[in-house]
Amino acid sequence: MSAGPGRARQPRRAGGGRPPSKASGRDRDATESRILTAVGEVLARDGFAAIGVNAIAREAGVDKVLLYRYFGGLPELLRRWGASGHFWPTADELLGDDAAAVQGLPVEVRYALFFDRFIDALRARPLTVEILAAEVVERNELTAILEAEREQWGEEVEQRFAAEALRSRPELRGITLLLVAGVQHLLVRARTIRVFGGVDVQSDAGWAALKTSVQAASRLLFAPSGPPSATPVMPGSKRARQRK
Amino acid sequence: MSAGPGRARQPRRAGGGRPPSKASGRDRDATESRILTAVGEVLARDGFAAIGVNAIAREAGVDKVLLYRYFGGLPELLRRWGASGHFWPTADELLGDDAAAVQGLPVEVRYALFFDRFIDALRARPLTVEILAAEVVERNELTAILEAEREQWGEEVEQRFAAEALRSRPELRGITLLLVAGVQHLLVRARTIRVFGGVDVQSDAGWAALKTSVQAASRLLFAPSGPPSATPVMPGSKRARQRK
DNA sequence: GAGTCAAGTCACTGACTAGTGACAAAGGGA
DNA sequence: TCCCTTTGTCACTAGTCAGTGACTTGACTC
Repeated sequence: MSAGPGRARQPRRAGGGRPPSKASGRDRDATESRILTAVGEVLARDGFAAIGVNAIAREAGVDKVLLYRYFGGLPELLRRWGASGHFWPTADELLGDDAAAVQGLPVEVRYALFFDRFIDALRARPLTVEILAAEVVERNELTAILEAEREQWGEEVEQRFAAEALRSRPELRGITLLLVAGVQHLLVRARTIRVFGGVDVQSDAGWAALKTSVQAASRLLFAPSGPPSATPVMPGSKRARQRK
Repeated sequence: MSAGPGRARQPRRAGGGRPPSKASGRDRDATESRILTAVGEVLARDGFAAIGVNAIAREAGVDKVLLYRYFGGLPELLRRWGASGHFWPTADELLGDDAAAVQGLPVEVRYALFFDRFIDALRARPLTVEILAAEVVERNELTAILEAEREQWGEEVEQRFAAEALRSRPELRGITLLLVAGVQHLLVRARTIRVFGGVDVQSDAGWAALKTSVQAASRLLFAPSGPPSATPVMPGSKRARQRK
């Protein structure tokens, strides 16, 4: 399906002279963006299983043949859609406005803070959660893209939040991974169930309890075994680029 | 779909007089069990998305009309199938033969031991993992049954493994939940991806690393804040059993 | 042997899917 | 004005799905 019909992108209204204008139909750019928008809407409303050429075309109010003409097919369309949105919170977003202050926090506080903001960020992105769920059942161009993006994201976040935390306690890498995976799992499950292990994963209160637990654990995990005070952490190490 | 055709179960070869015998086809019991078996086979081979009347009937080498006659339809068939197998490791299985010895272990050892055996038990049940994955995308009679079963299982296991662990550190309930969810997530993801956060989730080595990390964390979480020594490792006898 | 009922087979409907070929209309360039 | 490209519409093929009606065949009972 490499050089399918309609894939070769036409000159597209040369230059920037004419305004796209025209609401009288007959506007490729507008149609394309309607199609791209429809992808997200179908996905959010009906889930990944419902994603198909017909459903998207119907949602966009467009003939499906245009979908083939402009995108060559569903895979390419999904790829374009996936590349257009930011589905993962950036490290900067997680750090917040006070990035410098965060860097100066004690390890155990910063570690817990990461999970705190990670949870909030994902809870605010239902579409991302939907995609996480979709990745569970099938692997396609879209999910492959997002997986790569996420692995990269993981490395960056680890650098910014937990670099020396994991350097001081490398044996806790696995736990961190399990916790991140656990958050994702609970988010995904929360789409269909309310209670997981006795915790209401659909309510703010349930998640607040989980966050509190993470804070407590973080304190225990990173507390110095010696004197229970003074947790000297040296921010801004250079070994940032080390992992891959 | 309550009283569909074929649902009313016929007298079924009254009493126990005649042996079912007959390999010449024409044996309802045999056909039913072939259909039930086929459910698991299709599920294991092609995943939940492929589960359908046609696929199951094809796999069983049976006309699909029998599926309607004997089970009334797909939902009821899945329900019957789900009720027929044990998809979750029992608490006894996790405790192993030496249940009494496990009960006598220090909290932090027993806590890690639970995850150790939990991981092994689920890794040995690909069908269960497949169902876990299916639950992510859809909720039906089958998944509802298994969810209820699992919640109950969770309570029992908590009693047997971590009752006083969580009593001594109730704030760690959330962490435990997240870890359990994390294990499930990684298992489910391992069906399609190889690496999650830098760990090879398809290899024994990757899981061994995760287990080690859980052990280390368990020691930190449950260690008495006083003397940092006296951290007994798992008894040697257990070690043999633990890796598959 | 006749009657009866269940087991199993066949053929079909209707709805949905992905994908394609042919056509009508808008609009710009010559 | 004519032509040609592009946008959009329509109708169709081919395949899969769930579900059903009507049939044949086997086996047991009377």
